[in-house]
Amino acid sequence: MADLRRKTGPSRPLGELTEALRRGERRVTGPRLAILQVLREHRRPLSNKEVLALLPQGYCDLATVYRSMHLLRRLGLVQRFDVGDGVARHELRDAGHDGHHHHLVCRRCAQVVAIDCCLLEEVERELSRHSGYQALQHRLEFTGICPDCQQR
Amino acid sequence: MADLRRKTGPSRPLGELTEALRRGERRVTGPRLAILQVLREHRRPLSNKEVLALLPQGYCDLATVYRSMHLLRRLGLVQRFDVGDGVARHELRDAGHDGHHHHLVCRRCAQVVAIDCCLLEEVERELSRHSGYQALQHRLEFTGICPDCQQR
DNA sequence: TCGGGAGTTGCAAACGATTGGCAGTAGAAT
DNA sequence: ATTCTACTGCCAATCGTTTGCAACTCCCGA
Repeated sequence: MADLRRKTGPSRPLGELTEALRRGERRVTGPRLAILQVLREHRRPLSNKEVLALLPQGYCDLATVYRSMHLLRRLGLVQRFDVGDGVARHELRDAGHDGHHHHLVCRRCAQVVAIDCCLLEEVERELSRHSGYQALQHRLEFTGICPDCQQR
Repeated sequence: MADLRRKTGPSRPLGELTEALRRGERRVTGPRLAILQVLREHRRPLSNKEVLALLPQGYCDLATVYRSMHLLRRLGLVQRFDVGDGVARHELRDAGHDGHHHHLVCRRCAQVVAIDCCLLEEVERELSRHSGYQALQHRLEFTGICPDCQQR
């Protein structure tokens, strides 16, 4: 099996991100740029509250973070993840990569390891053939106890 | 690849379920029995609201369904599923089977197909070796458009 | 069969994440 | 600079889920 750990690719330049906004007939605003900047600096799944906390003090409203994240997802700039705790998280997609990947999350400290390769494309094809379902997608997240936490 | 579709196994007899309750030093009450009965009759992931609606009119409180479902999960009688819409669903586990399986859900009508075999045990072993994480678990759900919905 | 105490329940209020309304603000095209 | 809208802040509403508390009931022992 290939190495499962993921080498994080280059972050898209901000210009390319704002370009995507314009293409979608959306405006490039202060809050959106700031949120993109936070996502560029922290390449791991962030909740909207975390994003807000990482922005300059009182910079924008939580509702704006939610709305921006919806937009960024529609434009394909971020990917959403659910770990099952009822909180949605988002991560910036890599340039030149469809961004699809999975995570291994520590159940104690929430440390995250990204998993590069997706092993389920073949499975999806088979599943589609057997079930008749089309346009298959999947969500897959692993949890475990990370090395640090094992020693406590 | 083996047939991915799942042949639903025999449902545990109610007696075995109440036995599990007693073993856990928990009481066999009316609401709990009724909830188990609903889960036995509908072998697919049900939200707590759906369970409540399937109970006799005004039979018990939604809070009781939530509390019972927590208990049943702790006792290992039900498995929890997340499709990503922010609503937890539960399904009764089969007898003599650890109950671990996945689903293929239609994004339009929410029809569910259960997938019997789990293909990720080998992946988990490799992942554990590479990452150092232990006690790995995973959550995996597929979505797609079911044959009926494709024709509309 | 009859208490009695611990586990359960119903009800309502509390909670946390997310969404919606609305009036004021600010991109960006002209 | 003007103007048209998209966007934002503020706040209330919504939704799934949890919790506090008093009343209730299951179940064991007498």
